[in-house]
Amino acid sequence: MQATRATEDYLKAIYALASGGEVVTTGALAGRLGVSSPSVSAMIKRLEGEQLLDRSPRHGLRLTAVGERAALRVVRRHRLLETFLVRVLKMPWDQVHAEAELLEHAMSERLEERVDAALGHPTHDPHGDPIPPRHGQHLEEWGQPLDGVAAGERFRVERVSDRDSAALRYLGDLGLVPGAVIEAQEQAPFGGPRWVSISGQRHALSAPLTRLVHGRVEA
Amino acid sequence: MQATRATEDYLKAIYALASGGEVVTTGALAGRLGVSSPSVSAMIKRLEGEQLLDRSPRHGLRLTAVGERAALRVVRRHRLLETFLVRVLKMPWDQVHAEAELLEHAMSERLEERVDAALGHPTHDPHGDPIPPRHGQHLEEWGQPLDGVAAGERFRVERVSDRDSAALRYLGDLGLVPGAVIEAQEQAPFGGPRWVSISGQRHALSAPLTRLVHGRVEA
DNA sequence: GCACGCGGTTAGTCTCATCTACCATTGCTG
DNA sequence: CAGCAATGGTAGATGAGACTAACCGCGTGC
Repeated sequence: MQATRATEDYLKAIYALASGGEVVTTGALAGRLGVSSPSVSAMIKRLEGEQLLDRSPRHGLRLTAVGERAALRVVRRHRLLETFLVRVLKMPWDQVHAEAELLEHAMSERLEERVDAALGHPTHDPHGDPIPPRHGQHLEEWGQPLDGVAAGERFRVERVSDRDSAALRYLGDLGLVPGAVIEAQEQAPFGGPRWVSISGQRHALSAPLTRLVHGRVEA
Repeated sequence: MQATRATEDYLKAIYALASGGEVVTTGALAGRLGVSSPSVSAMIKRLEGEQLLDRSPRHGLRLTAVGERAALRVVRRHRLLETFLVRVLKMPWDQVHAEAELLEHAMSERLEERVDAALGHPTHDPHGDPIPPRHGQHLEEWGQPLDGVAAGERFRVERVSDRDSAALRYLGDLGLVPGAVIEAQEQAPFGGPRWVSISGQRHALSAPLTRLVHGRVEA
């Protein structure tokens, strides 16, 4: 395979959609990647030809074992880079996603190893996303979304989606970061805000925001 | 201008040839970039159209002021990256050139700033190449090549060309690194080796090797 | 039961960056 | 001064990756 930037982006997007439990369709990919659906059609054909992807009648598109390995390689680099940019270069956590999107395609295996070693082989990136190991199994565990948690529960934040930089910055300022333990409070009716308490401070979160935060209810 | 990877590589190569004192010709560019001369012809036309390059009857190709700024931006990133990879990630100095070639095209301005700051605004990369400042004048000073130094002179190494990784590794092992002060010794006749003394050890260097080392004769 | 809408594909084109094959200048050389 | 090598440019093709416009196929609403 020619691991070009475009193919890497497609594989990563397919992996992300599939691991999010969504059915991977042409349209969903086009939306996520910001390209037209004919472009996606053409690329799908190429990836199928290279045995990275196959199409099952009712489940839509699925990565082959080889395709998934290729996708995980990119995901690994992306998350290592995010971790590195935050920990070593002190970049704000809402900026590193965009940087990593660029750098992940220009990272040699050697550099990947160096970065991994310099960070002490981290298992999670700054947003709580698990970093796939170089060899072996990887599990993309999302936990429970905050918007479904009952009022009164203590909730431990594990992952915060990094796709919306502005939201991420806001959540970071509130202290809604992986590891934080918050208290879920009442849900205002008719699409109103969700109230939460973060280290004693009450905050109101819109529905889209709460859907970015995943974790688990504490005992 | 669309600063694509290819245009950046061409601008960098043109700058490198010109600052090395060579006349920049289609063929020289083709050789350096490893592409055919028609490809160079086509790219030259594009760069001329974008006012990055012009052609003077007897001096060959020359960068315009805008073109030179663009080239220096890439050179700056390249050398910052090399410095970073050596100082922070402890990569061997003979490997960082190849890595930086890839990464320099994927580096945002923000990241460039961070890296520059993290390194304390370095002025030279690990091979002794001066790092162009973000604003202001830049001088590409090469000093004197080692192969022209008279026997008996003390010679301070300032730059070692990073284009040949294997040679670089060898020179590094010998201690021929920027800052080293060596003693030039006799030149064996008929293309034989050049003898030098590095911290008391005598070594024989082939002519191609000596041409990679630049510096100045000490008082 | 038929039209309509929607998702996906086919067809055709564009740009970028490369190639091979061929042609034109120029200038050195016998 | 004729001729040939070098050097560069033109023409045409290719492959990646994208686009728009037009064309299915199929399920749903009326």
